[in-house]
Amino acid sequence: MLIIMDYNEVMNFALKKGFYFPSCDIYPDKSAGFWEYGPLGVNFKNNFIELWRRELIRRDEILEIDGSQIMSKSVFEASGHITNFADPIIKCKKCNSTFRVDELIAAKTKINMTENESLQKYDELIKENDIHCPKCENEFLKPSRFNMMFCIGIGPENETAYLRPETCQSIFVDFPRLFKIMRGKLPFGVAQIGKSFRNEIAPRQSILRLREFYQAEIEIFCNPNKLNSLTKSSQISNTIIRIHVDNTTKIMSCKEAVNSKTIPNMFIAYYIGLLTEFYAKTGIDMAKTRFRKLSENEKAFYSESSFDFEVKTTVGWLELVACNYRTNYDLIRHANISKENYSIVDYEDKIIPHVFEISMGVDRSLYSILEHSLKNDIGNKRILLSLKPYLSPIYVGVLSLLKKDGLEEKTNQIYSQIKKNFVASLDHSGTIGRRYRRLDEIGTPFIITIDYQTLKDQTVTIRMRDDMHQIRIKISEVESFLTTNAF
RNA sequence: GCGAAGUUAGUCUAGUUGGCAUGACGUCAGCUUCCCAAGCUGAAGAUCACGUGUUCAAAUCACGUACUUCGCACCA
Repeated sequence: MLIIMDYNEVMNFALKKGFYFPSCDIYPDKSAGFWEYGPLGVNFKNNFIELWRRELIRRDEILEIDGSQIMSKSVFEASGHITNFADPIIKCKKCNSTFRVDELIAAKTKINMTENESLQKYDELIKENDIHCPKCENEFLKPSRFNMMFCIGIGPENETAYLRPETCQSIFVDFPRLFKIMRGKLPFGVAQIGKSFRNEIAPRQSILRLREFYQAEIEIFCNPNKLNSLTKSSQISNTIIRIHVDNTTKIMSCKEAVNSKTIPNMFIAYYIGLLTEFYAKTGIDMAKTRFRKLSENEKAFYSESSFDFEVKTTVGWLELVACNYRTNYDLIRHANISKENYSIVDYEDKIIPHVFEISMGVDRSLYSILEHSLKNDIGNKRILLSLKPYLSPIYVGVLSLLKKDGLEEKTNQIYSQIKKNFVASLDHSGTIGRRYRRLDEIGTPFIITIDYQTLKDQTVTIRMRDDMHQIRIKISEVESFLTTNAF
């Protein structure tokens, strides 16, 4: 009987095994929202990224770049982050409580406020309407803006620059160059995986809400006039997707989703189909997932159509991927501010391409996979992490049945044969059952055991993690077994 | 940032009229064991989150700081 485990148990598991843990932990001035991946976590993350490359990047012939994490102020003037990525806030003089000014005014006066008014305007409205701190009824300080970007100073003059709050901006900035040198044709996909930084007011829940986090973003540049004539869309037209609209989750094929206008066009449906196939391969329970169509007021201001890929976990629905049809907002902004030419010719059309974005939160994805894979296997008295073999941090265990009569030496020999091609773990200590359990807990799918028969006929047993069954194969066949069973 | 609760070895935990810390699991070594967390022996591991104060004496009392968890706003 397999029992699922909740957030706290997954968290304890991750800490205990060193998948991830708080950064700067031994110092009292450490800040929340910074976490590190330990040895197992790094392997797991790398395997996840490799799957992303395999199933999205290479499959869809997308180009990958690796941009700067520090970007100049102009980039974020163009992108709108300097004005839009900042919340207008106001602080109470006495109790120091912080509120969103626009929301406070809207609540007290019924005036419909936006977050983009001038600070002066907010200040006037606070004074005119005699608004006081809702908590202690005292006066407010002047309104200010809290920008969620980390601002840094470059060089001796401390020139203002920012840690990127999303990885996609370098893709937009680089687009004209990339399109030319890579002999681009629309649709043209560029991807990037790396760190992004946001100065969250209150980071919470370990790697689910970080100030420094991994994003894997794909930006597809396309011709807006050809959104229903994507030739490769036949690859996914029958893929079953789960779309959440008007508070219900509808299960249908990509083709049906477009025909019923649930998804606006085949172009978006194609990528939602690809993403569905990708996440199915991560081992996430797809019955607990949905693409939620965002309503008008939930969408980012630049997005014409947005779907969030969400996964149900023990802490509720988690947003793993934001899919946004960003139109040509970003490219036009960068074109206008930089004076760079962003228009391209797509057959007879001279256009500034539109952008469809698949913005994936890597850390959250890793957590969701862990939570959906970690089970308490009561009957077998073990913790079982049933990761897909290609995601497992340790791919194969190499164990001696006993440590005597030459078994240890034989085991070491087999281990050194395979350790360069596979992430392997060698262990002689304690009883065999304990060693099996330890590897089950970190998701190792295969375990080679060297026993007395090995010495006689050059065979070993391979134990399968999930059902604990063993097969016996020749030592000479071990490598091909491990290779063919990866996927 | 605000409010509430919490912080004792890698993990969980005992300690509640103030007297330098209990147990378990895990880890390591050895013995045993021809396949699934057994057993035996031994070892390492805690200036009780950090700082200041009260006291002859602080894990224990007071104050402050940090972090964690839960609620509010923001969000991949």
